Amino acid sequence: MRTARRDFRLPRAFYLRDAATVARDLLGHRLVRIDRGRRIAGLIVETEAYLGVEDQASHAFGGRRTERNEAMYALGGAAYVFLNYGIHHLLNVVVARQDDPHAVLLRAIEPTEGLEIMFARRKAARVAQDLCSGPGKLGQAFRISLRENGVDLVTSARLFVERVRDQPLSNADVVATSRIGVDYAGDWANSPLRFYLHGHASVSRP
DNA sequence: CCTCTGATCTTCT
DNA sequence: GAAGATCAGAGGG
Repeated sequence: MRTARRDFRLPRAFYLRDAATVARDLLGHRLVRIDRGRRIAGLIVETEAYLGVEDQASHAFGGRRTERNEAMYALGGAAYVFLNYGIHHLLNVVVARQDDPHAVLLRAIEPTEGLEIMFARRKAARVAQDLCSGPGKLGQAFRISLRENGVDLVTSARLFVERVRDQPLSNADVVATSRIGVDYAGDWANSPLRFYLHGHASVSRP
């Protein structure tokens, strides 16, 4: 006999916390994308927290509010997708209350479902760990585009996060470091706001 | 192993 | 006009 097992989507309350807590807590849970009726999924293994208007590395620093970053001001649980370097679509999970622009960048995923679709999409990938080991790569593998910008992960049928574990991660499983590519951000460049699962093959820069 | 660079679009100066 | 929450390919050691 097998235990009846259901996959529960992370609820609204999960996202209504501070960005560093959510960034750490998202590790090990499953990002799911339904695209053209096909399911693509993987475990979140690397994240970065961006802490609203005070954080010099954040797109919302100083209260900046433009057409591009408008989704950062949505209620926690929304997706914030932006085009980086004119080429890559980066996926963030918005957290905290509405009009408080905190977010968590998803930087790497361990693919678990739909690998053949990802390989077809990511020509340069030779092995599974090449598919989503970076924020631009996972955007490509999961076919994230600006159409997903503002989508609510709590209610959407095509993009959401499923609960995988019930217990908190132990400190030994999580590494916290400074964020990648934010050297311009003064003291914020050194804050330990990047989190990844210790020793995981799909992490972008262990 | 490493460093360098092109690609390409939004925002701010 | 410049820089950016990046990636891949080329070239050198």
